[in-house]
This record gives sequence, structure tokens and C-alpha cells, in this order.
Amino acid sequence: MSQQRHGSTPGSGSGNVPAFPDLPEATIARLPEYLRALHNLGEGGSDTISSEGLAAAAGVNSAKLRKDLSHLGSYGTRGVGYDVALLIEQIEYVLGLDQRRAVCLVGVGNLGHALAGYDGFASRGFKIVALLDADEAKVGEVIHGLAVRHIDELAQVAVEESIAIGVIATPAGAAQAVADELVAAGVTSILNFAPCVLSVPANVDVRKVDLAIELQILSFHEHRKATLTALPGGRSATGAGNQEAVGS
Amino acid sequence: MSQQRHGSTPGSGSGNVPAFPDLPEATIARLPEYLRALHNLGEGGSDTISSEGLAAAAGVNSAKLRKDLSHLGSYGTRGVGYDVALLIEQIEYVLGLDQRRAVCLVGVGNLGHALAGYDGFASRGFKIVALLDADEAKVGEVIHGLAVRHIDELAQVAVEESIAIGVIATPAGAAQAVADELVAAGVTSILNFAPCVLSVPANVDVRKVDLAIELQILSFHEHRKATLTALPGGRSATGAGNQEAVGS
DNA sequence: AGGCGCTTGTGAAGGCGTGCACAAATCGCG
DNA sequence: CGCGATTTGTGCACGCCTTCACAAGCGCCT
Repeated sequence: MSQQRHGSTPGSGSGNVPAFPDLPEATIARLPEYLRALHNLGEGGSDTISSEGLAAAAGVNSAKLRKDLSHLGSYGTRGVGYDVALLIEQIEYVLGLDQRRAVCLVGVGNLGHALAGYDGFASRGFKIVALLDADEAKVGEVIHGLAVRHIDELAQVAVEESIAIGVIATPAGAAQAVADELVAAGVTSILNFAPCVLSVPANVDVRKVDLAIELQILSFHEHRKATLTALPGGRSATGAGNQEAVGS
Repeated sequence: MSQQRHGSTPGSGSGNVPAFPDLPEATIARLPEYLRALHNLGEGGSDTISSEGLAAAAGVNSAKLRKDLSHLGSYGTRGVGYDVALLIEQIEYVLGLDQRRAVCLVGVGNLGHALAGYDGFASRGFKIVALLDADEAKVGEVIHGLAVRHIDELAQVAVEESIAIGVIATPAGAAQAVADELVAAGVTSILNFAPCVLSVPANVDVRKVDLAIELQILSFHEHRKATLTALPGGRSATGAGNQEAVGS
């Protein structure tokens, strides 16, 4: 239930922001990777980059990369490649990173503590503006320059800081309640680190990251490799695909 | 591997472990989720569970779940459902979780510190047996009961503890070098938290988790929702898909 | 024993994503 | 000014995955 297909963006014509021709989810998931590669290249002094080069830096097939980029308009020059700076600008625009996004983090336990200090957020367009926890003992503690506030202040903080994205780093048992509170506070995107399924309204996006699951998937491949090497054929190596990247 | 199989391995014949008919990657990525849901149900006292119920608990379509489970043999009973305990055993066997797997963690910085103490690993079949770092200042530090050792000891530790899985939680700049060392030490599965592409031999599996990328994907959806609500139709809500779960 | 309701397992259809292969376009050079 | 080298953008085919829909199987009740 809930969950419905894109209505399709009507035939444009309205003349407004073109919004985006609905990009394939697979493409969206790769854009950040391209962006990171482009930033590296840019710092390296490159001015333009070929699809082949960028694809290598991002770890994907070059045809796939070209098709991905073609979805958001043609910003390459045949015979030359892509203008690094321009492409960065374009991708950041599409991803909505031209504005710094405020994020709140709920659950300052083991993992939450680390996330609060994770450089990668700040350096890539996000700013954690609030740390929240239900544990009174943790309230007031200053972590990486930010004081932990009580979860009850969520609604107030969310409005003050215009928070649209929330990160849940609580135990699984508390995650659904926190999610409900985030939604009530107007948050429409949630990154969930708790190992559980969240139930949210259809207009709220949830992405789940479960570290143990990643290891379990690797465990399967280990198991498979182990049984394969034990088999007659013997030829182990050359596993099927090996560089799996996360991202639905 | 593992002592008693419950009710006879279907295939039989050759007498050996049939290995697995190669499961679709998509299925493999979901098995851990099913497993988690099953454990919850088991603790809740449930003895059997229908595909509908388990699918709901795991956040997937019931037909998909049935097909996934059918790939690893038929362990359900028509008209009744699946035996929770039996299914747990089966999935754990397929994932290779019937043996506790030793993991080493390289990079005891902000994130690595948290991973070292993450309960989810221990409770789901993994044991971090070594913490490694290149920073001499960190060597010797005891984190969650385990002393940090210098990266140069990697090869030795890997052999001692039979480590097949390594976790990289270093800055991006050091990740490739660490990966090379892990591979040299015999590690064949790597979970990479550094924001960069790793180059490894074909027989080594790599899974990448980039926390900033997850946020950027959410940012895109925020951006899209924002532009949609600004459009004529006004009907905001009901975004396309909302409960995206990570996993390639 | 027989029938009825429930649930699994699966054939088939459709959609999505990937990758090849090539036409179109651009630049640089003679 | 034209030609060749290079690289983008994309039509097309293929394969994987998802989803529907239903037959087959199982237990229970009468």
C-alpha cells in the first residue's frame, strides 16, 4: 500500500523550473559518486575529463556514466569531454546541494557519537545542527562543539533550523517512535541506522543503512568462495562481480 | 561447516554440500533482512510465520519473499507458513553465519572507534578480533576491551585469527594502501567506509558504504519534493518510492 | 472421507537497468 | 578548408528482477 508510481511529470510546457525528467533511481544513486570523483579530479588540476576517465575514477562503466549524465542534459563536448567545474555545478544542482542542508541527529550513543563528528557530512553539503537524545544523562554533553538536547525539543529545533533531514542512530526499539516524532516535526527524509523497518507516510523518504547486513552479505560470499575452492574444479578466483557498491 | 543439518539436504545425491544454486544478488542482499525479522518474531514467541507476515516485518513484497526463499529450497508448509526456527537455521547456513566470522578493523578514528564498539556486529555473527591503525599515537590504546595494534602487524594477526573479512575505516587517502595490505594478508572480503573506489583482485569482494552519499541521495529527493510542491498541481505528497533500503 | 479455506511455490509478463556499437559532433592540424 | 582523431549521446538488444495470478498442496472441520 501507499507506494505509488510516479504520475509522470506532465509534458512540461508550464515554463517553470524544468524540475527533473524523472531520473532513474539507479542514476541518482550514482550521481554522488560521480560528484566525489569530480571533486578529486578538480583538485588535481584537471579542467576537463572524458567519460572514460571519470568512469574509471568512479568505478563504473563509461557507457553507463554517459547515459547517466545524458539524463540530466548534455553538458559534455564531443571530442573533448566534460568540463569538470560545470559538471560539478550541474550535479550539485540536481542533488539539491547548492544549498547547505540542515540535519538533525537523534541518538548519541556509540554510533551517533561518531556520526556527529564525521567530517564527510560537513565537507559534502550537510551541517548537523542538532543532536538529540532521550537519555537525560546525555543531555547537555557537548560533542564536537554541539550540545546534546533532549528529544522533546525536537519540534522546536526543527522549525528553528528548518530541518528537513533526520538521522536515526538509536537502538532498534526506539527507532519507530523517533521516526514518528521526526515526521511530526516536519522532517521528510530519514536516514535510518537502526536495524528495523520504519513505517512512515508516503511523502517521507527513508534510506536504511545496516552495517551488520553489509557484513552478512560479505559473509555469504566468503561462504560461497570457501565451498567453491573445496569443490573438484578447484579454479577459485575470478568471482563473479566483486566491487558491489551500496545504494538501492 | 556446521554440525547437524535439520531435515536432510534436498539435493542429496553426490552426498556433499550442494553449494548453492547461484542465488540472485538481489536475493542475497535481502536474506539478512529476513533473518533479522525472523529473530524478532522468534523472540516474540511466534512458531510459524506466513510469507505475508514475514514480508511485512521485513518491509518487502510477499511474492518477492516467497521467491527469494524458494531459491534456497522449500522450507515452508502450504496452508501454514514457514517454521521460524528452521528458516533461521537455513538462512544462517546459507549466509555462512553458522560459524562466527573473525573481522579486523583498520582505522580507529572517529568512525572506526564507533564501529569497534558496535553491538550489532557481535550479536549477528561477527567478532572483531583486531583493531589496527597506522598512527603510533593510537597503538596500544584499548577500545572496548581490545588493544589497537600497528598496521604492520596485520599479516601476522590475519593468520593467527584466520581473518577473511576486513573493514576499512581510514581516510580516503589511506584506503587503497590498506586494501592492498589486507589482500596481501589473505583477506578476501572488504567492507569499505572510505569515500573512494578500491582496486582489488577479482577474487576479493568489496562492499562500500558511504554515509555522505546516502544523505546526498536524500537531498535529491528533498530537492525534488520541494520543486514539486512549488508546481501548479500542488498535490505534493505521495512521492514515488519511499522506503529505499540500501544494498546493491 | 471429503470438502473447504488458507498458503506456498512458480509460470509468465512486464519493467528496469546495463552494455554494446555506432552515428553525430567537435577540435586540431595540415 | 577539409580531414582525421577523438569523444559524446543514444538506439537497441539482452538479462535480471519484480509482480501478478494461479495451480498445487496442506490442515482442519464436519
